[in-house]
Amino acid sequence: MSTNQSAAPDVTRRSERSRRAIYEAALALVVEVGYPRTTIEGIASRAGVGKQTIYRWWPSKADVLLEAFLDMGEQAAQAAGQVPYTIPDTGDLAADLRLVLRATVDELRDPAFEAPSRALAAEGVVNEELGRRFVARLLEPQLQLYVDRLRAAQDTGDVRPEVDPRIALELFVSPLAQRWLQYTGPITYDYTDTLVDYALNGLAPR
Amino acid sequence: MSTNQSAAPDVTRRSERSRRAIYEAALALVVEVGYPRTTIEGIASRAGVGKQTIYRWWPSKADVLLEAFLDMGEQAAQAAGQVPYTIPDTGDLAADLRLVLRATVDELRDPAFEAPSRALAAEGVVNEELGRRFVARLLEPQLQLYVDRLRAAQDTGDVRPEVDPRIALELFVSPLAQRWLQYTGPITYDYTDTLVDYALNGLAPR
Amino acid sequence: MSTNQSAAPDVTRRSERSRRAIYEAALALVVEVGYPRTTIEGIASRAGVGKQTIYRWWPSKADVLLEAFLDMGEQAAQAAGQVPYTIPDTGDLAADLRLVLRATVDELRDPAFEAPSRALAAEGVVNEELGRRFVARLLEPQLQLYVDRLRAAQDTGDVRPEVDPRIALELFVSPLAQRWLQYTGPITYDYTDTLVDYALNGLAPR
Amino acid sequence: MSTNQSAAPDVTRRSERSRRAIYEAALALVVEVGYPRTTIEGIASRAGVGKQTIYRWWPSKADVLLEAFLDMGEQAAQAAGQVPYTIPDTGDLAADLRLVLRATVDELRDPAFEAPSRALAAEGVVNEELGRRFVARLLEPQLQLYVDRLRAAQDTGDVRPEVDPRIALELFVSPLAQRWLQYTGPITYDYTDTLVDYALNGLAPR
DNA sequence: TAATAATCGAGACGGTACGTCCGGTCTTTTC
DNA sequence: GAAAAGACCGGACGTACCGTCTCGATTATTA
Repeated sequence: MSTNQSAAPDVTRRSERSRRAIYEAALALVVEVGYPRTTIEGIASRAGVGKQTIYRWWPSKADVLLEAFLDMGEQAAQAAGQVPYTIPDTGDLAADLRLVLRATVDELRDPAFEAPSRALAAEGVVNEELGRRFVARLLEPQLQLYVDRLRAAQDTGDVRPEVDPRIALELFVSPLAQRWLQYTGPITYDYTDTLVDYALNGLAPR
Repeated sequence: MSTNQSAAPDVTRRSERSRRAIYEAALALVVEVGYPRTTIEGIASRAGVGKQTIYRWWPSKADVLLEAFLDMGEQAAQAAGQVPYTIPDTGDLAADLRLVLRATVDELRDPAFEAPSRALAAEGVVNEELGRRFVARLLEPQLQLYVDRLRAAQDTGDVRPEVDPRIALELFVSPLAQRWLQYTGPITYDYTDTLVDYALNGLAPR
Repeated sequence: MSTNQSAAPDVTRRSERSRRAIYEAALALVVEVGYPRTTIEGIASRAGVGKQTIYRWWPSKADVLLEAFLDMGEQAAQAAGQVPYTIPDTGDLAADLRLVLRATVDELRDPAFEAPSRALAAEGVVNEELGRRFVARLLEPQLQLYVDRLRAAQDTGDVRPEVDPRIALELFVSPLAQRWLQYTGPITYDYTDTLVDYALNGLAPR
Repeated sequence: MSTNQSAAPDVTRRSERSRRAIYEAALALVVEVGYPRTTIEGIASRAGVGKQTIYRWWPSKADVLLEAFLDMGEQAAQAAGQVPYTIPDTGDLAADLRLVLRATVDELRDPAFEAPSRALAAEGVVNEELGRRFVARLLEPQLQLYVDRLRAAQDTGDVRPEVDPRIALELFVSPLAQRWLQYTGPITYDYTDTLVDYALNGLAPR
């Protein structure tokens, strides 16, 4: 008699038009009014979509935003011609790291990026399950690039072989992350250059 | 967002009993049901207090919690006899840092501490004003202790004199912070010991 | 005072079940705890209904009660087989009027009728808009019956032809109304019989 | 230790200044914002008086207004030189009644009189205790004047001796009262003149 | 090509919490 | 000891969203 709400919906019939509209509405609202004032009803109304269409496909506001944000990244990547993303290896480790970190600094200042990623990070701090998903889908792939570059540096002898690259990368990345997340200090090229300087010394052979 | 503070209330007439009850209720609820399900109404009801008594003195749930958390810290400090808090200086910088970071690891695992500070951190990520207040009142005083200890280390020649201690401390502290905030990795004594090892190498004279 | 009626709700989708439950709850509460202590929240809770469902369809507590009361009248009328309501015409005007007024006396003493109609009358005294609606929907139809009967009496020569029946009826009805509304005197069959006696003399041909 | 709130306050120490200010504030507010939006806090604030000063001397908003209204009447009476109030007796009963009723029509239209007396009447409809007090203090004295005049008319043979004046007066007064209270019809000199005409016929000897 | 079935836009529904207002009590200080 | 001031607990106000639930109207297979 009644529709079984718990039965998984039929993905093949899903409206692509609605999905895109929801992504756009979610991202736009987070930028415009902030995450806490972004509501499911607001997203639905702005996307010209029924509320149920959101609840059918996502369990929460945060999940909508996470997918919207990932999609935005993929769109941007495709638009950019999308060389398989890596940290350059010019042979000069310090220079390579400085470059990547400077690029990250730029990204952290782009409002279209900042608003949703801050929202997701905040949600993740208090919601472990989502936090882990956020890390796995967004952060970890980025960090893996550092692991790769540092391993290459170990091969060339620029970094001590017994160093764990997964921990070592945090010396560069985490300070920047904390400054950004918690407003513990200004975020500048100078700052990230200094981080590379200090940290690399600790990793280099003695 | 904030209550109409028409004609600021008379602080001298404030009920100390209510203030304490509100702090306790807020902290208990955050631990028991989590921050998002902690409501002003819930705090008021648990504290046996009218809602207006909360709105009279605090502009938001986050502000209540911030003060409650600060108060908890002060209470704990007083109870502990309250040595003026510093990082020990045994002459062995690495050992001293390892000790403090291990203590921080312990603290991060105490639920009575973890729940409210996570909640405040999360709120701060998305609410810059509160974030800065959180840092100024809670984080920065802690970080200053590292600055002091590192400066002492510069005096004894254990750290290069041109190093900026405010940045250097982030090599130890931020990786731990990020792992905690974002679940990017396990938090253990081994891990913090390793951080001290890697980072100190970068700061030591060559 | 009234809810933001932005985009009037869709009447075809209205829940009949909720509407009935709200009527019953409103009437019951007015009888049980009195009008001033009858609250929208109380009605909603007793009816097992969200507050918004009340605010969506009625602008105020008084409007809920007015409709509930009208509905009660219609229900009662249907149950009673619903002879088209008129004042009897036995040829004896005095007897007919005495009968109707005695019936009104009975009605005014029925608590299920008294509580809500008193509440509505009181509200109407102080709120002209509602007062006029109360009169138009409830009182005026009753008064019209008197007009009809008095006109018939004019045809048979029992009442002077130049008398305005709309005013004449007030000689019978208003004294009773005022005694009821303002507790200015006891309400008995004797009293209404006396009214008919005094007033009819004034209307009869000299 | 604590002040006994239930002990009757010492009337000799009562502040006349506050009493007057409360009367004026209550009447002004009822005229300006209406009875339902007139609050004890509003009266206190406007009168420059503490809330407790009101609660000490009056049990409710309606009681404040009742006394304020009675006081207003007394003030007006004193100002008007105030011969002991009666209905004139020129020998022409109909003329005398027309005159008084026309004066009442004027009074009912004066906003300074209408707002508070409507408020009190409304409250009295739903609150029997106050209603009876309202009648005893305000209405009944007025009605007694009609009783007196009608008795005089019985002495001169203008009214049948077996007529009960307390009921007879309602033929003139109640229709006007109901029109005013319930907006059941326009209130004009013509109307009251007609009432006198119709009703007097019923009371006159046959 | 028509029947069938699921998604869709829309929005009413039972709820919960919001932030405000006011009722009536209590406490402090002033007169 | 009354009065001005106003904090306090309580509770209702009217609003905003939550997540669920119908309701036609598409829309896309399946018969």
